[in-house]
Amino acid sequence: MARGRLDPDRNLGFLLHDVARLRSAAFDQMMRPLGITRAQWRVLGVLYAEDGVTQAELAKRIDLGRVSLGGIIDRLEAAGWVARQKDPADRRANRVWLTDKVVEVRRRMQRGVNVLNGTSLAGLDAQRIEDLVDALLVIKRNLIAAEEGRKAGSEGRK
Amino acid sequence: MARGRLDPDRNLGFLLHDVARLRSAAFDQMMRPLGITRAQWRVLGVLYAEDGVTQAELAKRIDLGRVSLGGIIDRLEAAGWVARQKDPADRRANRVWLTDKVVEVRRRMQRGVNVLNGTSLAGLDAQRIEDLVDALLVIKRNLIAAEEGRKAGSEGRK
DNA sequence: GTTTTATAGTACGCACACGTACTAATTTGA
DNA sequence: TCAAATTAGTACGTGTGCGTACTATAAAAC
Repeated sequence: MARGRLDPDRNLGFLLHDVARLRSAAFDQMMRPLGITRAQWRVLGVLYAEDGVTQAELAKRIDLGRVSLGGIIDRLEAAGWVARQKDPADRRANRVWLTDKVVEVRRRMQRGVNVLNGTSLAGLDAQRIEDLVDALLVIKRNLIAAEEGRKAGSEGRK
Repeated sequence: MARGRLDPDRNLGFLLHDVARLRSAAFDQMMRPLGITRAQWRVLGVLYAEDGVTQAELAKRIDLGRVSLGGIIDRLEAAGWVARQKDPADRRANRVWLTDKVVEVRRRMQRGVNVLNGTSLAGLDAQRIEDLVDALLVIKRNLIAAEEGRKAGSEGRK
């Protein structure tokens, strides 16, 4: 039982990163014909639900830094998937809109994602997947709480 | 039930990457006083078990590309944690050795990792963690199998 | 014994994510 | 009202990981 900690193959931290990295590579390779990456797909996913959102709002929804998000938008814009538009009411803000081009390929992208999910989740039934999601959500919330604790701490110290 | 797919917060792909990213950031921040990163820690972990290994062997154990690994070794070497040594029997190969400096701080590093794990796994009992690890292992193996399928496919086509 | 193939490692460029530091604009508050 | 604090976004440097292309060496095939 103590073996769980010692066996590097069962080390949760390593495992988490391996799975994320392998999945990312598989995604990017599958989507290469479309020229879209995992991170870009994630941003598009939020915009499908609602576009015309500011970058700050987008960053908050994805729980990503403003700088990282800005870079992704740069590339999405360069590829013609989205467009930035200055908000006239708040001249600091950019609002991000989907282009027509992206609507056309949405279905093709989603199909690729479904194939990837099917491949990677082979051998896991629906209940185990739900349990996995639940456990990851707990960890995610713990980490976000810890992150905010660190932020508050460093601000208090300044 | 179909909601699992639609609710972006429960999307397994996104979740996996969020957790990996957040954990990585937390790790790097916690280890900043020691100046070691998550990826570097992973390499050191393998070397603690056995050093004097070639880079290719190391890459295989971590399931990482040779190029990525080479970069990590560059930084570990620059910081004085490891040293490269040419293998006299195979002059293509580098063997990687831990330095004395790294032995001293191993305990301190491990303590930081334990704190991080405690924080991020709060609220999950041992059984749920085991189940999580099992599920992730299944996914990892699926992804590695798919990756090898792609490699074999592209080689066959050349 | 030489040619072919495979392997070890590096060089280079790209995408992504971080932190810090900055500018510009808005909001707060004294 | 006007200075201080906050917010939106960018610039820059670093670390990580990928793919492709290259050199040097070793192993296999003929």
